[in-house]
Amino acid sequence: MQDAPNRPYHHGDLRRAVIETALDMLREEKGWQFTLREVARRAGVSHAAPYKHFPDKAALLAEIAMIGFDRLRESLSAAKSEAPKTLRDEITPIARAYVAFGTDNPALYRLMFSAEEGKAVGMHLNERALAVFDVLLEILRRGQAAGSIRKRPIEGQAAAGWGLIHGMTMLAIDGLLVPEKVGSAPLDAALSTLLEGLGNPATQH
Amino acid sequence: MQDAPNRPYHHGDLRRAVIETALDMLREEKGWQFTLREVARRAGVSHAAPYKHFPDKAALLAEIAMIGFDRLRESLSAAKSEAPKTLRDEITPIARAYVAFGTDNPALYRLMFSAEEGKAVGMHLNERALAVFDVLLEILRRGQAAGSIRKRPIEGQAAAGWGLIHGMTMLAIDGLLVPEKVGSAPLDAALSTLLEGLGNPATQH
DNA sequence: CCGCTTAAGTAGCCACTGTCAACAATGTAT
DNA sequence: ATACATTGTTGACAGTGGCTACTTAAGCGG
Repeated sequence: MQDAPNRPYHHGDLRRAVIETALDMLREEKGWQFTLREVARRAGVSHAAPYKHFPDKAALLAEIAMIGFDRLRESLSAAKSEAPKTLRDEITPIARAYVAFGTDNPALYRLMFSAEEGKAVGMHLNERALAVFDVLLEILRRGQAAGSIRKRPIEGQAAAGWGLIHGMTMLAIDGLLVPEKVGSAPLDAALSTLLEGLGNPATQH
Repeated sequence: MQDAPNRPYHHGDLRRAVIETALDMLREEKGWQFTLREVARRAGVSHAAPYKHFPDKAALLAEIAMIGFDRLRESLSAAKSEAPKTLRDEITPIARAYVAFGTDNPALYRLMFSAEEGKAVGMHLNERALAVFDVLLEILRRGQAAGSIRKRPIEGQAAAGWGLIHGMTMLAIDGLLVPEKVGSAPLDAALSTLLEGLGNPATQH
C-alpha cells in the first residue's frame, strides 16, 4: 500500500489514493466512523492533504458513494450467467453477488443508501445509482416478455425484488443471517419464495 | 416535556425522562448523531446527570434498542386484524405497521439493527428482539397448518418475509420509496408478489 | 433535629475532528 | 534560470463529546 520508503514530497496521484484508502476503510469497519484525518493517516499523508483534492468531507463521501454504485453494478454484471435456463438460474447468482458486495463493503453499502447522511448521496435521480436498479428491471422485463414471469405491474415486482435483496443484504451486514452457516442458505431459501411469487405458474421456475 | 418552571433540584424520575428524550431524538433525526450531552440538554438537566442512571453511552443505547423492539412488537400486535379472511388481509396491516414503525422512528430502527454499533445491541439470542420475529413465524405456522401457505421449510419463508419487510422499511427510511406518493403503494405491490410466493396455489390469497 | 445516602449541578480533562492559513517543496512554462 | 502554479506539510482554532472528579441540594431514617 505504501510507496517506496523515500516517498516523494508530491504523492503523484493522491486523489486516487485517498479514494482507494477510503474504500478500504469502508470495506473493513462496519461501524460508521469515517474521518478525513483517519483517511489521510492511512494514506500516509498529512491530515490536510486531502483538502487539495476535495473541498470537504461531504464531497469525498459523495464521490465514494457514486463509485460504490459503479462497482456494485460491475459486480452484478460480472455475475450474470451466460445462458440461464431458468429464472432461478438467472436471478440466484446476481442476488448472491449483490449480497456479497454488501457484506464485503458493509460501511460503503450503508453510505450508498444513507440519503440524508450529510446529504452526501441522494441516489434519487442519479443515473449511476439507477443503473444498478436497471439490472433488476431488465431481468423482469425480459422475463415477462419471455413468459417466465407473471404479467403484473413491473414496479411492484421490482419493489419486491429490490426490497428483498436489500433487506437480506442489510441483515447479512448486521450479522443477523447467521452467515457462519452455509453462507447463502437463508438467501437461497428466501429467493425460492420470491421466485415463486415472481414466476409464472404455468412454467417451472 | 419540561416540568414546571420551578424545576426541583431532584428531577424525580430522570431515568425514564432520559430514555423518553432519547426516543424522541431517535424519532426525529434520521441522521445518526446521538450524544449524551444532547440528550441531557433536551431533558433539561446537566450534561453529566445521565451518568447517575447509566454507566455509559452504550448502556443507554442498549436499553433503548431493547425498548424499541418492545414497542415494535406492540405495534405489530395492535395491528393484527381480528378475523382475517385471507392471508393478504392478515399480513398487509402488520407489514404496514412494521414499515410505519421504521419510518416513524428512523434512527431508532437503525440502532436496533446495528449489531456492531458499539456492541450496543446484539439482537442475536435476545428474547425481546426475537419476540418480534415470532409474530411473523406465528403467522407462517398457522398459515401452513391451515393450508393457506405452501408447505415449505418455514425458515426460508420467514427469511423472505422478514427480508422483504426489513428491506422495504430501510428503503422507506432512506426515502427511496417515493413515499410522497400514495404512501403504501410500493409496499402493497411488493407484498402482492410476496404473497404469491408464500400462498398456496390451490387457494386464493 | 441530625447525619447519611441519593441525585443532581459545575467544572474540567482529554481526545478528536473539520477546516483554514501560512509555509515549503516540486514541477513547469517561459 | 526564474517566476508561477500545484501539491504537500505544519500548526492552529473552534467546537464537540465522553467521562470523571468534586460540590451542593434533597429526601429520609433515626
